[in-house]
Amino acid sequence: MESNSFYFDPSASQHGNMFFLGNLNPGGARSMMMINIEETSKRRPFFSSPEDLYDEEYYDDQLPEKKRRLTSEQVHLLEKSFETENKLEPERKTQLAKKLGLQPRQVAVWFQNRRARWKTKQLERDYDLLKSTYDQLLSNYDSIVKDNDKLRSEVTSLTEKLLGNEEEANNELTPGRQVPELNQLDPVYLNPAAIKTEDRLSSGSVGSAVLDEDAPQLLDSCDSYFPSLVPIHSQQDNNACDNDRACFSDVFVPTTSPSHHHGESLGFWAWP
DNA sequence: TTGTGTTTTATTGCCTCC
DNA sequence: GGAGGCAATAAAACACAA
Repeated sequence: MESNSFYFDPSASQHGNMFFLGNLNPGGARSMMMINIEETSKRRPFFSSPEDLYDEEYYDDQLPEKKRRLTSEQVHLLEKSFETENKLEPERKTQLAKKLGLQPRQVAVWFQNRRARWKTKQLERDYDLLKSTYDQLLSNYDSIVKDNDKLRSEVTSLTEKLLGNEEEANNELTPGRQVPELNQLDPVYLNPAAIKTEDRLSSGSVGSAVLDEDAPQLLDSCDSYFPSLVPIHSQQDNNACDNDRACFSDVFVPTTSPSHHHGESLGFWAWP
């Protein structure tokens, strides 16, 4: 905290023409003084020159001023300074204050508030990013569900066709020759979905994995529908499809890959 | 002009670090 | 224990619709 910064408490301190002024001491303790309002009725122009503003005597002589906005030039310089470094070392604070004609305390406060504003904006940006990622994920999920339905109905109709053909073929066979019942020999004809995942995998027929409606092993090729969230924009090498680790590889990549971590990823507070 | 919502400046209290 | 950071908050300044 800066010392010697006057504050004005209008709520509790006005007595006729007298104002109570608080003086913030380094330790935070306040000493009070009274100023005759008529003696100190000189008003500083809204925007003073930096030289005037930095003049200690000027401050000492003045009424406690109302809150005053910084000039656009002052703000511009502060913004530029903030861009280079968002924290303020004492030396830079003093230099800036001198340059801007402000109290060092004002510069410090400005940086403090500016950091708070930046943080709020960053939160908003993170929220937007998270939301758009979620929306994309949702739309991918929807399209996968549609594909799944489509493939399922294709399989059903093809199975029906196959069964019909087999029956036809049976009827055309030499009378007396025994033809095994297909649906007794191979469950795939009766219910293709009934094949266990391990069977499919061992026989190499992974393509029918979508058939097993109730089987959680449907997702065996993925660790999870919701791998740890790292937005795709930070991904350098989008080969997640190839290694079968991300169902929604065009949205997320697994956080297990350290090379995907960037400062702007969700949950990180990276200063500009 | 006035009421109201937003932004900016400043204060306070608490916390951490050295 | 002092310095500095942050969150919460107050209050002045500002913007703007009615």
